[in-house]
Amino acid sequence: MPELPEVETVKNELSPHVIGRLITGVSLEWEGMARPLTAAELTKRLSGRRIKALNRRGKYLLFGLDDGQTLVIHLKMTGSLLLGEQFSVPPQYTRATITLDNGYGVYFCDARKFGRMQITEDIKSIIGGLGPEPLEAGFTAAVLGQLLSRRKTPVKAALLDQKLVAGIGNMYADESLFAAGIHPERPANSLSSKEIKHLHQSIRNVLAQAIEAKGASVSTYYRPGGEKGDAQSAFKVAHRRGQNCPECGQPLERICVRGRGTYFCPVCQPPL
DNA sequence: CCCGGAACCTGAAGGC
DNA sequence: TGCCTTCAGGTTCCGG
Repeated sequence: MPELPEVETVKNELSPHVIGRLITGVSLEWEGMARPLTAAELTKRLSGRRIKALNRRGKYLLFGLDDGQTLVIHLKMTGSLLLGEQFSVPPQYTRATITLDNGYGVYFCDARKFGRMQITEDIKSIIGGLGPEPLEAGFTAAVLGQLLSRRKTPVKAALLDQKLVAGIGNMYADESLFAAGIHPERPANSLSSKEIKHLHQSIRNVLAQAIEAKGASVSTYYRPGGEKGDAQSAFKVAHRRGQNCPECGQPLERICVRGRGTYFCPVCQPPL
């Protein structure tokens, strides 16, 4: 599942191959990829443009183009961007292909068809509502505390809300809460200032370590070169169904929070 | 504003 | 072996 560390890795590893390159062709193998635009409209607006910059905001990839437009890509659950020789056979589940003037193609592969490509002149209309970047200096424990204090929803549901903090998904929410010793169903506004500080530090540590490991390949996530990431090998609770807590040995539990599978240790993360 | 549930999608995994 | 059901989750939309 691409979350902040995975999208950051894609950005880092794609950048040297796409920045400064001319888009020589665009094809959509699945029409819905461009929604709400049509494939024809998206293709027309992308063709002949030069890529000036590649940035990440939350889980969005932002390709800055030479005419002021931005190509926005969201990988959602099962999407990946693979870099390959332009005339090779497209990888399985290729839904869109962008060809470049250096002989490479960027293949947007996505089994589930949740991923989207959009083009806009008004980037704020897409990312304007996102909360702070958790690894930037502005994301302090005080800011996190302020954001959580207004919510009584389970703290895990709050962490998954992109308007609160941008980039955290199901895996890293579970890992951060475990590292901080906080039960995922604790009301967000019930955390003590000590717990908020611990959670703040845990979020930053968990995300930074996952970026070091080039993201987590738990299902269909691949890096642009086709390699897997290794962040999942450091997971202590996420996706570890039926296993024991690596800290205390207690069997991990799985519950549903806001419709999301949630793993935690009932001993290390006691309920209120 | 806040909250929770459904919808979008289809491959993978498990049951019989 | 194969059919059928269930599960997975990022985001948006909708109703309360």
